[in-house]
Amino acid sequence: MGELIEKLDLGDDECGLPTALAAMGERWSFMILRAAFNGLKHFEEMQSSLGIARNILANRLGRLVESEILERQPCPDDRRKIEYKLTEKGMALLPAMIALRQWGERWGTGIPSNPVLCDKRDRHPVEDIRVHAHDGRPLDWHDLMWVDQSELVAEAAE
Amino acid sequence: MGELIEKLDLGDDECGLPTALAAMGERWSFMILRAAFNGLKHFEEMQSSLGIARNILANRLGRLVESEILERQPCPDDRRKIEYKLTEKGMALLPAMIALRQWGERWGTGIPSNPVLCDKRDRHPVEDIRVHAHDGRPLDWHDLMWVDQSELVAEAAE
DNA sequence: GTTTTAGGTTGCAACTAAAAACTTATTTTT
DNA sequence: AAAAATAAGTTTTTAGTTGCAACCTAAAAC
Repeated sequence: MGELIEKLDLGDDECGLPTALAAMGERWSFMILRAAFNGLKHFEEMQSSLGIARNILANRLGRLVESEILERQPCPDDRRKIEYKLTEKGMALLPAMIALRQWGERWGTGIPSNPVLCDKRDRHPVEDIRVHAHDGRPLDWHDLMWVDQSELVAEAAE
Repeated sequence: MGELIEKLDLGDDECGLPTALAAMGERWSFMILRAAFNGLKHFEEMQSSLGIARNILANRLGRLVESEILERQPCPDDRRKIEYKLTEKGMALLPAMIALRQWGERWGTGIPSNPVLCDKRDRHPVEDIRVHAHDGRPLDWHDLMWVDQSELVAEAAE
């Protein structure tokens, strides 16, 4: 039980990334998240589907629950079973997960992922995740720059 | 020298995610990537900026170079120095990184990240990363479904 | 030519991950 | 009702990874 929750200390220099990595930076976390997005809800399902060691899965599920990415609830109909389901916070990780997955698909082995995330309305695959301007134009790295908060505020006042 | 390049074996069940995680699933990889995106190019810069141990940084830089996310080139003007710079493949990780960062910002401590990624044209911050339909409409989790490759092909033929 | 800087490597202690066997509570089967 | 099976963990042991601190080597500065 009393395992230390290791905090990564990535220097919280005004960036959401260290926070995100504290919750999702562990080796299996994204794979477990994917399983959850694919509808897997139970320990044994995930264990056999991912091939992860049982103790590690137990530990990671615990952390994901602690980070409020998953919610743990015992099933009322079968009291041996536990349901792990995505919270709103967990669902909000979908763009990050899909972006990573698409990157792996494009730059890795090139094998198309399965299943494919689609629009319910027309069952068409979703667009590639990219960076968009405030007005919706897609932007490339060359169209982008880093601006300091302070300059931003000044900018807005102009 | 001979450290084993550990392969994660996440079951390549037709998904780009395991591939992405093999390259980026290590503890510090995203922080190093962020440093690179922020213009840090040299070992000592990254080391003091991130506070990462030197051997780990050396190891991670090596792997990022091996994955062709960073490129390693000795500086011609000062032959002690090495420049690490993002490749196209590395730059393609920007949406995933920004998505994670925004998630950490929104669901973590709520502190706005700094610096902010902006459109060069108008210096306005970029949009939040989200999933978009083929026609550009933004989609929520409720608007989405997983469709099997095979069904997709059938669909396209209709 | 001594010192400083850049980019590492090495040795070692502490921690973390993984595989396999075990546990405990609940269902299902006989 | 007893025995077998299932779900979700825990424990044990072994192997591998992380991180600190000190060291090293080549090139540049003074």
